[in-house]
Amino acid sequence: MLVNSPNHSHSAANAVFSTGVDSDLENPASPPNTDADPATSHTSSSPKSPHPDFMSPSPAPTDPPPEPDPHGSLSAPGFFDTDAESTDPDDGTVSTQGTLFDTDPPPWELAAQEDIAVASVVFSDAPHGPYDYRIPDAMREHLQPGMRVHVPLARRKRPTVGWCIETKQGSSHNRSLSDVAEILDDEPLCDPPLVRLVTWMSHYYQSPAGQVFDTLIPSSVRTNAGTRETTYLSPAPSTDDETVVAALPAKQQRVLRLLIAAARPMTSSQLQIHAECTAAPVNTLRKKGLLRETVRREMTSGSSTRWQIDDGEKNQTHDLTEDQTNALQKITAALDTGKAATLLLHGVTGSGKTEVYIKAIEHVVKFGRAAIVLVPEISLTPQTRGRFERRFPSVAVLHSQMTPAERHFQWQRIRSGEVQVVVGPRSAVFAPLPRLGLIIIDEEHDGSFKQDSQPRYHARKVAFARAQSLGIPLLLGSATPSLESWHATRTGHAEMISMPNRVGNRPMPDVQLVDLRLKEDRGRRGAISRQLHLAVTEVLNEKGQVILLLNRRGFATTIQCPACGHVVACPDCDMPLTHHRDGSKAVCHYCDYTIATPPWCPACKFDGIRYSGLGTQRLEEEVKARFPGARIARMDSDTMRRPGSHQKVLSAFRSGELDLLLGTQMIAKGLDFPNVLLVGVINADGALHFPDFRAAERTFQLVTQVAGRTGRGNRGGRVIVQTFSPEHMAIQAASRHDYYQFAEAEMINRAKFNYPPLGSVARIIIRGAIEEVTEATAESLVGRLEAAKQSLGADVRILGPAPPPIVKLRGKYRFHILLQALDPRKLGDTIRTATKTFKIPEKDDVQYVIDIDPVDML
DNA sequence: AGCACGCCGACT
DNA sequence: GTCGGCGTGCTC
Repeated sequence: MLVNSPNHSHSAANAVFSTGVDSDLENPASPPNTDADPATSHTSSSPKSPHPDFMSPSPAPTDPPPEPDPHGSLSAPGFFDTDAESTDPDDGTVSTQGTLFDTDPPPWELAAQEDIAVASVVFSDAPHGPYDYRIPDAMREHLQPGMRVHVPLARRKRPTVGWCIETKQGSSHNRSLSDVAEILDDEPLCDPPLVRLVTWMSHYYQSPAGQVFDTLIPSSVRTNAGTRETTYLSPAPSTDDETVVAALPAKQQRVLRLLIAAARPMTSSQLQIHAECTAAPVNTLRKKGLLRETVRREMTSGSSTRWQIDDGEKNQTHDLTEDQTNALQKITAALDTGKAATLLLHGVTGSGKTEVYIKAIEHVVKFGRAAIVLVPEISLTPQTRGRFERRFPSVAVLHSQMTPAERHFQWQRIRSGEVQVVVGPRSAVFAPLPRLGLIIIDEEHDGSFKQDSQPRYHARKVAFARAQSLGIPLLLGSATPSLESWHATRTGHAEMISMPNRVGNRPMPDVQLVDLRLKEDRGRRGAISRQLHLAVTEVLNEKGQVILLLNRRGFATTIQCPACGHVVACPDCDMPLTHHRDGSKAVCHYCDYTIATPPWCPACKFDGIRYSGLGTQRLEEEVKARFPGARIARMDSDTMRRPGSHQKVLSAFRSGELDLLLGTQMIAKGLDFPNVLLVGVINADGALHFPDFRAAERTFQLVTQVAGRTGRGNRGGRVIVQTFSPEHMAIQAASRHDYYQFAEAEMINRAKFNYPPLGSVARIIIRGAIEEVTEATAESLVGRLEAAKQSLGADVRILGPAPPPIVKLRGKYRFHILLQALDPRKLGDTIRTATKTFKIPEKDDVQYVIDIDPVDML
């Protein structure tokens, strides 16, 4: 069991903005970690370079300030040159400076080769490398990190595509290196800071660097989507000689003279049109060598990305509120220092954060720099994008419905430096802006910033890395900041900026809690209490609109007493136990603690304890039955499958064609409808007693965010929250719109078990077709982890294997292992060591994935 | 991922 | 005595 030992509490100050600078300095023996490639898909980058935690934030105020890094290195000061680079026995022993590029030297001289150019190359598919290749002389000037190359690999017949991550002088391999066969890119697809970001991500997320490259660079860019090679013709130098031209047949002469007169390169077809001829004379001229051919790659569909700007809002520059002015002043101050900084803009719903973002970007643009704005996936609405497009002449909006050609086009625009603002979801954090000056993350607490496929990165953390490396500010905005960000402000790693008031000083909506434990309405057995029913009826009569929030669907059925609200929880993890399918057991999804299902409530002895929440399927029917006249729409991931349906329902709601909107979390975010007079939360407990240490945080966010959907017009608004746990601190705090109360209280809970942000968590998911084999594999991996922990002397808590909330997915049985540590690097090292040589026989058909800083425990 | 090497059963 | 099973290991 992990204990919060005093000498670690400091180094653990910040888990998400992972630190560990100090603890690593305390422990110089911490191995440089020459990670090779385990058979599974987990590699890290270079076996030669240790990976100190590049992401170390500026130390806490008590620490000396970091050296500003003019080169934008991701490295924390003092990390390089310690115990790195000493693994190579040839280093420094022989220094033969002879140049032997022309001929292959005899094998016995290879060890002395110090002066050949070498490229370190990684691959998207296994084996992931990195492997070293000799760079032939002819390529020496050209090849740069961030370019793709063709190299021979293993005994493959065809050359393999790889990414060059580093070019360096001679490696002292004891055998001869293969040559780089070909360079595939004219320009690097990643500039050096982005290559460093790849290296860091690969290490931190334990994902092969080649796969990280594939994530950074859209496939449309890699395949040159929407472009075509066009051959341009211009007169060859020999045509300067008039006699040569005069000697040609008439048609050819006319074509050539026309081309000379035009004084610009033309394609064959252009030339044919101008000269009013067929391809024949042109081709003959080409054959005779009288035309110079230049091949250029051009966009074919390119600039068709003009969108009609919706005139819903005028280009009104509102006067800033006092809150906004203060916030902006702090942000511009940070921008003006020219240093990295993290700012947390905590602004209540409706406080006008977007206007602050825009003003901050204007400041950045004034100095010829550009900004990235990350927004949650679903909130990239035409309204959002319109706001930016109206205020800046050159905006690139990245969204999921873009065609590959468009995506490629936008990427090129961004890289060319013409774009001032990039607005997009998670992946926009990689936008290749050459002069990036600011990164903004709106709704920074949102779960969609975490990618749930490899590499399982969190855009907030990656943004932090990028900002640190470039020495630019990172601005996080939210009405309900993640505890990670909030904690960062408490430990001096981020600056808190508050906007406690709504624009126009509108009051926050009144939140009323309805205690479902009272046997009230028991006879009806409905999901909607009398209070909520009355409120809906009233609002509908007033021609107001209603939003009803359903809780997430029940993957896990927790055990809650309907009489007293008590939830049966694990003594070791504080997680609600989950009622097992076969009905007899209650299980902890973190550590596999199991008890027999209690027949009555352990707290109040009530014997009607039940195992599931309210049926959500029937809710729509119930609502329809209760409010027959109302025009109702339902929004959840089931009804919103088709792209655009989301938008359709929302605009119908906006225009007043709908009275009542029923939905899951997706309706909680970002909607701004002035006529919404009532928001009802059907059952807050579904989120609250979810087996996840972030359940309380999610509930607070959900209730606060959904409450913010009302009271936006002049008619005020109210919120009704139904719950079996009305006294729970998350619900209490949300009902009072008191973020600070929530954060302080929740930190105490997290501290009990060193959950983030006080410590780090990683999760390993093991899935396989046969339950027993899968579990056995998980067990043996735990054994490896325990051994690694021992050998590293790492203070890591290893839990499981346990069944995750989703036990079976796509026909595969699942188990997961949870790891916790105060020092994120100890966690990473333990997993790396354990998995390095961990191989699963192919016949077992078991795979595993590593999830660093998981946000979902499903 | 492929593709080789390597050590044990049914065949010309 | 060989041909071939796929278990194990390597790819710069």
